[in-house]
Amino acid sequence: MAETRELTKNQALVFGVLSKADGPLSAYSMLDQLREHGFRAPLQVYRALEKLVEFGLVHRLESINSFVACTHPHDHSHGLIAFAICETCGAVDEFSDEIVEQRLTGWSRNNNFQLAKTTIEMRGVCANCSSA
Amino acid sequence: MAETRELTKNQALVFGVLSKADGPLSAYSMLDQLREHGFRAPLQVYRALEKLVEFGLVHRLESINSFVACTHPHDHSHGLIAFAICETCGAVDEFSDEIVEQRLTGWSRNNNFQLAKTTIEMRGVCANCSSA
DNA sequence: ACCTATAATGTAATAACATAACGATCAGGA
DNA sequence: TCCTGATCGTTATGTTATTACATTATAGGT
Ligand SMILES: [Zn+2]
Ligand SMILES: [Zn+2]
Ligand SMILES: [Zn+2]
Ligand SMILES: [Zn+2]
Repeated sequence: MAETRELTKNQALVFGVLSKADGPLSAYSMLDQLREHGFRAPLQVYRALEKLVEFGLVHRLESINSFVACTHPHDHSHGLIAFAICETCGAVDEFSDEIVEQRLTGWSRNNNFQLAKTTIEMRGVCANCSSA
Repeated sequence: MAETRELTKNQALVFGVLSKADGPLSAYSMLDQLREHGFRAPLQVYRALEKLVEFGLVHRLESINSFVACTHPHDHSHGLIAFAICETCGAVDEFSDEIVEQRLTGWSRNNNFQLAKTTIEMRGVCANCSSA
């Protein structure tokens, strides 16, 4: 389906920065990169990010207060996603696991917990970094 | 084996506030509660929290920048823990799931990812709040 | 074209969360 | 006692995120 969406100027600028980056970025580092394009205030970044996250183009990494471009750009319909974040180089690996999702939704059902959003973030050292 | 540990004065004060609370607290709200006991600066809270987390008595909830007393006070040896956080009342339910842990450690092994720490946080509405 | 409603933007100020740096103090072991 | 490592107090600063309010662009209906 991969419905193409028209991004606004600010959204496109923020998404561009995030897409060119080789890892997650903080909102303020994006702001710094975008000052030459006229950005003046954090809100310009945060507002764009809010929409991009809503569109599924960007993910927020709660454990490191940063944002990363989705690595599955042609399938924005993903359900539960897990992230593996390298603490050495910053690389982020994004994956889904059906079993994990089943276990967590199962727990929620059993406990009458109305699940809205799940965060799974693993931190460690990636293959590249640990082989070096 | 629940080894008893001697907490310092500041650690005991912070742990006391967190234990009496019925949900997670931010470091700054703990600071406010502890001003009458002589606390003056955020670091006094953050330093105590750092140790309490290390001891396994307190958990940090990354997705809401808060801290919560462990609900399994007699077993600080837990491996992977998942949290269900009610966005209405703030209640936190802490649980472990062996299968989820196996899937995530399995992924890490398959991808040569040296896993150091995993965060699993579910946000939604708890049974109490959704029945009310 | 005109009106209107919604979404997006600009800007300043502030709130909320967290750490750096430095020196003082305390506790236990050689 | 002397040394060492952990804890503590304090100030300042760094980092992340939101509130508030005014303005401008966009899309539809008449
Ligand atoms: Zn994605
Ligand atoms: Zn790496
Ligand atoms: Zn626990
Ligand atoms: Zn609740």
